[in-house]
Amino acid sequence: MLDKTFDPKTAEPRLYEAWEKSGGFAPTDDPNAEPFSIVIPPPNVTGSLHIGHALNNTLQDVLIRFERMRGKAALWLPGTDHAGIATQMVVERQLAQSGNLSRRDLGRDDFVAKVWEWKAQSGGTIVNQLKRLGASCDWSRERFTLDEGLSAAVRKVFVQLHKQKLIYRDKRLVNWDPHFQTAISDLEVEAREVDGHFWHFAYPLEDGSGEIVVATTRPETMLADTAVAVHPSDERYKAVVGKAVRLPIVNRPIPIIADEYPDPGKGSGAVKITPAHDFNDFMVGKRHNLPVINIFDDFARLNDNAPPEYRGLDRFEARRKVVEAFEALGLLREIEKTRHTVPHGDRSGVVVEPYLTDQWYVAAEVLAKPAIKAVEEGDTVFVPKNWEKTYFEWMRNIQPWCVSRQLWWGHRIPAWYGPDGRAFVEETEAEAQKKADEHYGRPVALKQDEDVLDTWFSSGLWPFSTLGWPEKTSDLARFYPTHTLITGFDIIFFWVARMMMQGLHFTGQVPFKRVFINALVRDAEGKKMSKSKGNVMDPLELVDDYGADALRFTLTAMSGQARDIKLSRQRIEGYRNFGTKLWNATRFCQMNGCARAEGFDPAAVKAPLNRWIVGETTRTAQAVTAALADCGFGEASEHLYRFIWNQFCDWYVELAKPLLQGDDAAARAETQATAAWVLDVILKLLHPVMPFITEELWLSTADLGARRGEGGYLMTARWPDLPESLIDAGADAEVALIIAAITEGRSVRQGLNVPPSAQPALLVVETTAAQRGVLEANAALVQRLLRVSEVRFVDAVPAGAIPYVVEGATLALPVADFIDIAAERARLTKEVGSLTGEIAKISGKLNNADFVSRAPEEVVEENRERLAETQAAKARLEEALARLGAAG
RNA sequence: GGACGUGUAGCUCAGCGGGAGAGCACCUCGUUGACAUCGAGGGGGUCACAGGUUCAAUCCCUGUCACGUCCA
Repeated sequence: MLDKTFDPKTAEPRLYEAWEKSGGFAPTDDPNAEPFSIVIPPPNVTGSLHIGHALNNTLQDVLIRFERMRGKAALWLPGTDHAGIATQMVVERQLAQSGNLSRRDLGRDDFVAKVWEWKAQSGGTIVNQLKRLGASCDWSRERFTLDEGLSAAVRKVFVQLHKQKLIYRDKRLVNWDPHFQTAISDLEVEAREVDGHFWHFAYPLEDGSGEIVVATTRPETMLADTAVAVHPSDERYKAVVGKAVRLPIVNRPIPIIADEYPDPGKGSGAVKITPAHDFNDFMVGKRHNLPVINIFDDFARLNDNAPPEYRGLDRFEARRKVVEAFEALGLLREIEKTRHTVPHGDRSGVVVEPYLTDQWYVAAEVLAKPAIKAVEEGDTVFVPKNWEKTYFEWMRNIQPWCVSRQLWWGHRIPAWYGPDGRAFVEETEAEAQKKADEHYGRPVALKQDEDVLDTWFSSGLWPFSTLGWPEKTSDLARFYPTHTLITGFDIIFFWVARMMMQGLHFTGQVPFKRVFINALVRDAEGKKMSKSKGNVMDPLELVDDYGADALRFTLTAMSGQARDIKLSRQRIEGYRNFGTKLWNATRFCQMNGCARAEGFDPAAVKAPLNRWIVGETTRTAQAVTAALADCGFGEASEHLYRFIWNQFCDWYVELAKPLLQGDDAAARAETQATAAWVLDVILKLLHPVMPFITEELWLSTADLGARRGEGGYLMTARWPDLPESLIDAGADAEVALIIAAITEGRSVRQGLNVPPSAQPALLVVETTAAQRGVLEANAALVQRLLRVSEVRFVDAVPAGAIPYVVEGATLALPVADFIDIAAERARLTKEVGSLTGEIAKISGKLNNADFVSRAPEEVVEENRERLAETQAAKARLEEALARLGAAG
């Protein structure tokens, strides 16, 4: 006998271990099985599971469990990402906290060793957390982006792209993060709106004939100005173009140039030009061959190109000092408050500097072309489809991708430099040495590039590098392209786009056929959850409190397409209760001898109730299957919830009680067998979403009755495939009548405050012959559930009885003795009022000649029927009201 | 400034060209052995606003307002 409730705390670890031991997470060896593969979006190796991971991985697990049960060779390939900047940051912070040497003091090799130590220590955390969620990944295939195999793939890709001239070294302005002292890509820059100022500075003309006023939000950069620009059409400045101003503080003449860039309508119309420290100014400088003066070092402190008294100052100190100097010189014309966007490093949170450096770039604009085409032609589809627009938008405007990072944790760039700085890009140092020696005609010393690659460079290879590429492995042949990628829209650019580009370039095939973009879990204000905002919900705490199944069901149910999820504990609790409900329904069946019958055929059951539930089970199985096949996660859970709770528990179990506890042995046996069969189907259908509780129930009912065709675990049982022919419209109608008679009768009783203990008769007044038969046959049932003394067939509604209509049949409850006549009169009057309104509405339609002539025949007919029914119901209520008047 | 999305019951959301839905919350009643992590019943909404298309609009179109996200 089952306990009263499911205990996730003890059952979940036990079941997970059993699954893992069974080998069921690995794809079947059956060569005829259709492959279905998913690669996990690799979480940061040193990270821990947050609610977004919980959602993303729940959906992947739902899908993989579903397809596994459908008999496919289902592979969910797990792994982790080395997450360069994020991990290096964590370890550096740890070093600082424990009073160790800093990264630089430690040196590269020792520091990297420390990171590996940290990885060994905490790298298993997130994997174990995924297990607690129930994730059925094939752990035997687990990969890490810094694995030897994946690193080899990275080197191969880099070298090949270089040989194809799709990777090149270039000196240009990059986004420089002064906190980490590394370049970052455009995507890693976050524009934040902040309060700032416009400082209006006067630059005196060299010839003493006046001044030009320029405004800037970054006064310190004026030390590196090399021109002042005005628009060529700007009449105010026509005369001074070609002249020079004397740059204050620095005391250097710089030219006044004409360029399209300045907006004459903004401020004075004149703009200071600092090519080394502004992206727009850099372009202007290029057009006019202006000198590029860099005044910062890697930490964004002023270097020796600045006047002596500024050297070594932080950029913000320098800013204050420059403003003070202008004030002292009498050249500060105005300070204007402003709100403007300032680029910040997404990891460091500090203001990013445009900074002139040598970096490696990928010609993304070339790789993007096939990636755009593949989505245009439907080789890869986005679900929901709207996200294609986001993808296209970015891909069509893609910029060269800066892939070098001045970090230590990551894939070191496979480039070696000769004595004259010439780069030899090869997969191994030996190969580079060989090429270098050949080139120089003598043995030379090479020095490897100090930089590592952007983390996304290696994760862009994930769908094929994890399957063994560049080796031609059987996994690669079988599981690539992968089928579905499930991820968040926040990394469409970072990751999805890069996988598309690199996958197509190196394998000639799309990396996945379908991309499902899951919602973002947000807080109440619609903000992303983040640690710094302190608005996170810890999924593991939720698992502790409600069990993994409850959290999974909640996330699945709420994952409507293209939506934000606002998570609440109440909701999770509700789905925990749902699990308990199923648990107890199973317990009830167990207590009532429900057991699988040998050779049970759902098509052969006789009792209408059983035929009905077999049909409903079929409908549900079909709906859930269709939904899951289409990533309709919310829809699938909705069908499951309604069927299990509102049909199976609320009605089937209740209606089956007389059969299960009655004297008709044949009917009892059939009902026991049917219930057992339905439960088995329910467990299967619900398993992908709630794997633990369903598996526990599956195992604990394994010995009830005939053995299941499929032995072992529910996880690897066969998904139900039920034919339409199991649906019996006649049985549906019968059960619908019984349910309606009871529901409406209850409504009448309670609406009139008839005490629960009162047991009037149920009078059946007017029915079809078939309905009469149904009510006769199920009299005992109706007595029990409606709490009436008997079901009696009469010719007319007697005085003092309250009639009600279901499915066109008139029933009545003689409850005058129990009720408040005035309250009943009020109730009936209100009801008549609402019916009158409805009648007016419908007849309005039907009296409209256009409606009758133009609307489809069925719609018109439907309205006619509704009108007739509503009028009949109203007539009956008015009759009852009249009788009430007579009685009162 | 551009793109995308959202405005439906107190809250969270589903629905979608022809009778306004669910869960939670709320109110009333109820422990007949599956379940109080429960059961029964009930109240509650000019489906953001304004136009348009249509026999018919919460649903389609246009505009307005509000909010959100992303990209400049």
